[in-house]
Amino acid sequence: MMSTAQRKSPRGSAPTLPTAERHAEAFEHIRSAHQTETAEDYVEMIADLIDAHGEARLVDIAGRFGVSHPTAKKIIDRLQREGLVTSRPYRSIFLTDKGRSLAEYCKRRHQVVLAFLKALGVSDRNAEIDAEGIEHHVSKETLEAFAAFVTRESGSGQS
Amino acid sequence: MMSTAQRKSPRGSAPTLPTAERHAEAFEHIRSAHQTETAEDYVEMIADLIDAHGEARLVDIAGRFGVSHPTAKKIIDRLQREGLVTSRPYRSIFLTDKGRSLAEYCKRRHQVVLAFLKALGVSDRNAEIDAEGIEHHVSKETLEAFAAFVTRESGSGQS
DNA sequence: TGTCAAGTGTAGCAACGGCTACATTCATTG
DNA sequence: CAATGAATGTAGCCGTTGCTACACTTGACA
Ligand SMILES: [Mn+2]
Ligand SMILES: [Mn+2]
Ligand SMILES: [Mn+2]
Ligand SMILES: [Mn+2]
Repeated sequence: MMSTAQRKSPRGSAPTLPTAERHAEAFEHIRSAHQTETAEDYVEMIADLIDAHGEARLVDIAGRFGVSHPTAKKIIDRLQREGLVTSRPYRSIFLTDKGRSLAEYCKRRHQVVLAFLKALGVSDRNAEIDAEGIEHHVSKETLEAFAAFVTRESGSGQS
Repeated sequence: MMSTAQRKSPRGSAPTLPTAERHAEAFEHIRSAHQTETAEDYVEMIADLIDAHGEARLVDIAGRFGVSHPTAKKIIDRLQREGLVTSRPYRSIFLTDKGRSLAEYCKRRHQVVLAFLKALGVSDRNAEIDAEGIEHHVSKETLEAFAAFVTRESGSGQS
């Protein structure tokens, strides 16, 4: 109860505008997105691996992300603590129901963002790279706008 | 020199597809973006503050980001190590030439992304929040596609 | 059936970005 | 000019995500 009130600023520092709160809100979103995006990418990747060859091994997960296996291990351990995956020593990794449904949501979102960038005219290569980052910073409203654009373009589009 | 070659997989683990490298490349981009995005947001914010009231004080920077002042301090120290800002004890923070030019680039990029989301029909509030995250994950090609879309829409647009 | 390399586990290090608690400096103002 | 509170500095904690080095399991196959 002093953040919105104008500080008297005995020092030179300018009064804290409401600007500050508006900005701070956006950065809170960013920080929260960063906390969840690793989990999102991992469950999506695990689902892909299970889809592709029936199981998700630690070494393959690490390989896909381009990190060392201890790094992947620590993240898998955290996902297990959070109830997204199960894993037993020296066995492959499985998704819980919660993990699977998160993976499905992320996969759809990923595909919308990717299709959107391609529909905008971005090359496949850059679209793939950018989608991997953008997907985690897209609100429901923006995602719907992306989806609508894809539909519109491919509906009235070329060919 | 064994990553692209098909592993013989003495265990059950499936062969490492070229898929792995394609994906790993995208995630390398993400990790590198994460390393630079804090610096980008901070120099942009410092430039804004100097623009708005002539100087950038630590307390105002922390307030805009919604973090504690020791957190902001550590980041400012890192930016100084990296040659993006200068700061002396109990004084306000200044940008180096390098910092200023990074700030200008980031500001332009931020504005393009924001204008793009608004042009797509996203509400101001969500556009501001999403732009703050998306800006760091946009390739040159995608940024140009965004800019072209804004021009196109506002050229043939409503009003 | 044993061997042995691949896969997995674990220990320990670092940087980053959060925080709280407390010490210090500085400038307004009484 | 002294007091006082705001601003800044510092110490130390945490969790996350990187890494290397080394130990242990496992399963394919000789
Ligand atoms: Mn991603
Ligand atoms: Mn993804
Ligand atoms: Mn940003
Ligand atoms: Mn920005």
